[in-house]
Amino acid sequence: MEPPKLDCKICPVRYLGAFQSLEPNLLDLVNDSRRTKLYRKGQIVFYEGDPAFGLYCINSGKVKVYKTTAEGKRLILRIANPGDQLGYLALFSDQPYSATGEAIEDSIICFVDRRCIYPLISKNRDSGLTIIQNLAKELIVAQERATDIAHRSVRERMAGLLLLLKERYGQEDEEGILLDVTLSRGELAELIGTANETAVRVLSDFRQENLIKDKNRMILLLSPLKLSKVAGFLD
Amino acid sequence: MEPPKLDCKICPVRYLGAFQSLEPNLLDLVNDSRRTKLYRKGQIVFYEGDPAFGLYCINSGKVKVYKTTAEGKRLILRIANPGDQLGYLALFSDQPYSATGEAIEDSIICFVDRRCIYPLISKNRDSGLTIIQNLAKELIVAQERATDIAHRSVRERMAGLLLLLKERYGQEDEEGILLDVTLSRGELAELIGTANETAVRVLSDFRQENLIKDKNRMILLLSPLKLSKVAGFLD
DNA sequence: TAAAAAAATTGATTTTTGTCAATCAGAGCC
DNA sequence: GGCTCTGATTGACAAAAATCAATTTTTTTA
Repeated sequence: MEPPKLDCKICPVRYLGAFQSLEPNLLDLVNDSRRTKLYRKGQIVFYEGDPAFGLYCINSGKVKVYKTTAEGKRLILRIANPGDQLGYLALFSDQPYSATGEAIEDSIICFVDRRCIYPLISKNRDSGLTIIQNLAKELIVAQERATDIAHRSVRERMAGLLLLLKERYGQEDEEGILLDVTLSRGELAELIGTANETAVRVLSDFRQENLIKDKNRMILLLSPLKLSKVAGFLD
Repeated sequence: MEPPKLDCKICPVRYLGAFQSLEPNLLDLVNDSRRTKLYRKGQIVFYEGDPAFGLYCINSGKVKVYKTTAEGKRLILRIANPGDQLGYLALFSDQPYSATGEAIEDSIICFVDRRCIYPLISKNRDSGLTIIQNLAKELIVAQERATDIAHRSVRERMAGLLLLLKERYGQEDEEGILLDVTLSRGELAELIGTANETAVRVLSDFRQENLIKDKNRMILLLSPLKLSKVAGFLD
């Protein structure tokens, strides 16, 4: 299938990401060297270890970014949404991709060559400071996450994950709050760094305790408050 | 005890850190607003959750930076050495300190007010790019660490830690490579995110397998190669 | 629609790690 | 030198999580 024709200048997701404050002429530069591609669910956008030639920008769909151990176990580092960029750590650090990007839905993704990105960073004082601020925040989150994985139980982490997903994907529903993402049990497991079966068991527990409920292929939170307690956020 | 008089311009550790490329007049600015203090081993430099008023720069000594969970368990995020800065994530992200800094040796540490730091970042294009690159690298390391903690055994992580310490503190010795740092067992445990006793047990195993040996209060690596295998770096 | 494939679930078991308690060893102090 | 205190060590046990296997459910494909 042919990917649709896109134009950065009128791209609705642009205002969500790093390109929002670009001057028109710089934006043209990005737009001209851009390649758009449709990735089917399950397709790999970039592989951990591969050299990085540019930046990806998600127009529609979702991409999971994960690291893989020697034994094939994964930790999902983030779920990237429309407007999000992918691969910037590799560009900034001048190293190969440190993780793999894989579409978890059919996704339309633009690729921008690195040679086109560098000028944007250095020409724009604001963007430099914004990038620093964003990286610092990401780093704080990553360190928090390492601490959680080291010292909190799977049960706590799963409760925390559901509440985190609520922030981004939560939608009011007559019975509670619906998480409007379809993630497999395996993906939920990989988001908290545990085994598939362990994640399933914890979710079964939550279901039995009336904390959650399945709805379509999604999870409905019946009591975010109780989940907060399980996660150890309250007391 | 009175801290010694220091001067950034002739500070030997300056060339190790972020201030190395500052123009003289900017350096004067830093120097003038600087406060130097001696921290005894065990003293806290800054607390997780406290508002951040500036940047710390280590002149001598060592500081461990760690996060603490609700139950009091810790994960040491890094060991900062002379020339290293502390507290920059809080400044960059404009948030309170996300971790605690504690001297693990008697340390002389300078404090520079935040108002004095901001101009340095924005006035200096190079420093901005360098900061971005360093943050990106730190982030990659942090994500790798989370993955390790999630999916590798304590034994593997401890072997990996010893090899990591070797990079920074390793010294040739007739019997092998001496790690020239004194870290308690508890600190080694907190560096890999496990319990004190578990760390002790793994180290006892390593000792029995002739992989390491105690020397003074330090660890001597008898066979880094075998340790690499244990860590899963080779096969 | 039926068959095949993939994902989810559950049970049984093993492995790993954490916790609690007791003892031991070394460093600093009087 | 003996004493005290902290940190290290070890043992016994409990808890958490991973693994392996089997079954069920759901989704995709032919």
